[in-house]
Parts: sequence; C-alpha cells; structure tokens
Amino acid sequence: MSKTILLIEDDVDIQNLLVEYLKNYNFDVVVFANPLDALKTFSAKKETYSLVILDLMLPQMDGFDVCKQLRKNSDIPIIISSARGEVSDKILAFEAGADDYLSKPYEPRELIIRINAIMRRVQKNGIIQVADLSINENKKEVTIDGFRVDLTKIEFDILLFFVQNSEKIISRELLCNAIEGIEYETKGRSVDMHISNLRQKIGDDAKNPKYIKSVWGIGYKFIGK
Amino acid sequence: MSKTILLIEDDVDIQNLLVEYLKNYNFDVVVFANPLDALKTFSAKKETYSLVILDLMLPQMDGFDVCKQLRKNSDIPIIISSARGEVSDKILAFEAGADDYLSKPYEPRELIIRINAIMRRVQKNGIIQVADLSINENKKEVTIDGFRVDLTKIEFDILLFFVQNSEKIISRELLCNAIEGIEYETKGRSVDMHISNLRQKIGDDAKNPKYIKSVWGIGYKFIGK
DNA sequence: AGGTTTCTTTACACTTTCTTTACACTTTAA
DNA sequence: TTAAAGTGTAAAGAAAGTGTAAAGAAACCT
Repeated sequence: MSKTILLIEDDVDIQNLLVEYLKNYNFDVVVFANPLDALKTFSAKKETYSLVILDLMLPQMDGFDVCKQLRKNSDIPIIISSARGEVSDKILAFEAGADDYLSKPYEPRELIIRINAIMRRVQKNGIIQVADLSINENKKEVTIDGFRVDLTKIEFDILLFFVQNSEKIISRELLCNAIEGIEYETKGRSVDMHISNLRQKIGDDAKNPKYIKSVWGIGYKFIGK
Repeated sequence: MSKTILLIEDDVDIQNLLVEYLKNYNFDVVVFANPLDALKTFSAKKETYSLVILDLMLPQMDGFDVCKQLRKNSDIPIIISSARGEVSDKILAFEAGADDYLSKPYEPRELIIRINAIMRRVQKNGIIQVADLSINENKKEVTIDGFRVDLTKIEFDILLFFVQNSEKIISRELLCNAIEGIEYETKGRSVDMHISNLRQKIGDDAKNPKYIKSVWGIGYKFIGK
C-alpha cells in the first residue's frame, strides 16, 4: 500500500526531482504548482493523502496561508520547504501548523528522513504512539501500556507538544508560548509544577527520566526513543 | 583556515583544472585517480577532509559504490560530478547518499557555488564539525570521535564561540562579552576556570593543546586543524 | 452558593554550576 | 637572575536552577 504525497511546488525542476526521488521510496506524488487548485483537490479528497510538502514561495497565495488552510481542515502532516532560511519563517511555519521545516537547498535524502520520522510519529486517526505512550489527539486521551492516564488540559498539551518536538530542547519560555492557558514568568515555577505533575502521572522520574529529561539552565527535552 | 577537498577523478585535465581553480578559493585539494586508494586514505584520515568531489566514471569501481562506501563511514558532503546527465543517474546518486550532482561539462564557477551552498547548509543544520569535534547547536550536544561529552551551558557557549572564531586570538574580555552568563572582571579568574574545565572535558592539555591554545598576556585561540 | 478541580505561588531541600581563593608553576623583562 | 605578572587548577564557597509538597487562588461546575 503506497502512500500518496501532495506536493505543492511551482519550480518544475524541483517537482521532477522530488517526484522521481519519492517514487523510489514507493510514494505516489500528486503535484500542484497552483496552491488554489491544490487546496480544492485536497478538501475534496483529503483521505487520499498521507502528507503534504509545501513550498513557501508560491504564485497567487502566501505559503503560510496555504498551510493554515490545510491545517484548518485536517491534521495531515505538513512539511514546509522554503528557499528562505530565516528563523522567523521557521517560527511562522510552525505557528501556521507545519510539522517540519526544510531550508532549500536540501538533499532529497534529508527529506526522506524527515518524512519517515513524521510517518513514524503520526498514525492515522490522530493517535500518536511514542514508546509505550499512546496519545489520542481528538479524544485528548493518553494511555500508557494500554492503561488510561488522566491528564489536565495543560498537562495534555504539554505532553503533546513534547512528543511533537521530540529530541528538541524546549525552553520554559518556548513551552509557555506554545501552550494556551499558561503564562511565562521568569521567576515563576508553574511550568515546573506542571512538568512535575505530568511526570508523576506518566510514571516518570526526574532523576532518571524515561520521557521528559531536564536540560539544566535551559528547559526540558522529550526523549522519544 | 583552509578546508581540504578530496577529489576522486581520473581525467588528468579535469584534475588540474579543478585543483588550480579551487586553490584560488583557498581550498586544499587532495587528488586520487584510483577510488580504492581514495577510500583507503579517507577512512584513515577522514577528519582531514571537508568535502568530497567524486567522478562517476572511474576505473576499477563503480562511482555509486564509492559514494555509498564513503557515506557508510561519514556524513561528509559529497558532490557527484558525472559525464552522464541522465535523470536516473541523478536519482541513483542521491540514493547513494550524495549531497549534490553536477553534469559535465560544467563551469568551475558552478562547482564553487555548489560547494559554498553545501558548506553553508552543513552549518545551517546546526552541526559544526571541526577536527574530531562535532557540535550540535540545536541539541547543545558535543561529541568527540562519536562519544558524547557533557558540557555546561557556559562551557558549550565558549566552545561554540571558539570554533566560530577558529584561529583568532580571543581575549578574556572579548570572550566574556560574547557569552551570556559570565561577567568580565580584570582580576577574576572565572574565565580561566571555565577554560580549564572545558579543556579537561574535551581531553585537552593546556601545555600541549590540541584545541585551545593559551596566548600569553592576551587570551586564548582555538586551533581548528 | 458550596464543592471540586485545576492552576499558581510559596517554601525548602537538594543539585548543579559558577566564582573565588590559594598556591604552584611559567613567562617576561629589567 | 630575580621580581613581577600571567597562567593552571584543586578545593572551598556562593549563587543559581530544579523538584516537589503544601497552601492559596482561580476557574468550573451543577
């Protein structure tokens, strides 16, 4: 069963290169140069696609808006491919709901690695499996080894954010900005308390963490192994 | 600080052309016509090289296999230079782990552009390789010969600053100004202690330094080669 | 309203990191 | 050659960051 990727990209050379390359990895690729057509097709047949690769520099429409539009209708993984490597673009991309961001030029090898990483993370129906955790995004439910764990909204959002940013170092500030209902204050400890409570509920140990590792002087890091 | 390129190419004219041209851009070039010799040298002294330019049409061995072999041992950037411009070759090249692909004949200028693009990308991905050190800026992780070294935030920042300012003499004051969380005081010794601890952790010896050399009366200097 | 749940603050023990001190050693320059 | 200045680093002290229990505040029910 081969997966279908929706490629939104107007550079013909890149189109060809990626289509050829992705074929070798057994992906079907449907290409649109025009984002409006792409959105139309997607909303009509969204279940067809497993992943979107979206170029930021497009005719007719801003790439970020395309991303938001896609995200409004679906939880499909979106990889942004951009010629501009600005940090601010990266942040905007993630804010627009992208799952990953690649600066052009990149090797196709890099793209495949990212695709596989995302596919591994995302299972159909919005259930993310990492280690022995299973996170149901729609139901806001977490099970660990099959047993349900009751989390508060903030705890759930924190865990989800960590899982989606596995292996990355997350500062307290970044975490607060990413999560609704929690405000960052330099000297406040409420983030720490949420982490502490979360750890307790998922059976993690701060000193010998299985999931959430503290990064001294910076923040935390989810180890997704 | 000049980088060394490993050129694997059997056409003597092209060899000479590239060596001359790359010299103008301050690259050292080591040339092999025989891929087996090249592989042998590379696996013995891989830290010497910053990039490989690999011809596909070689005696004794298939270029794709050479590429795979290189990739097996290292993440070094590889540019394929091929007389055949087939799309399928391009794909095979990327599959073999190449980072870029140039169809002969090409302008040397084109090659320089690609080299610079790759060099920039290697940095953009946040991993800087110097000697046997590998510094991951995002993960704030340092490995030395593949082994992880645990540094504190300040130690990490100092090392990063040194690497980014390789070969330059860095005064204590300059260093403190560049790094957050450390204050300069003329008679204070805390910088020296950080350097001392850092040296210890990365296995350096003040008296016979491999990485951080003391410059008497001024400060320090990172030796990147 | 009262009771429940969730979030934040406070407090303190503990850990890790940073700075200072102290002394031996090295380099410089008169 | 010798005093002054600079450097290396062990060890102790100071400061900053973290974990979490417990109490207080806010939000959320019926």
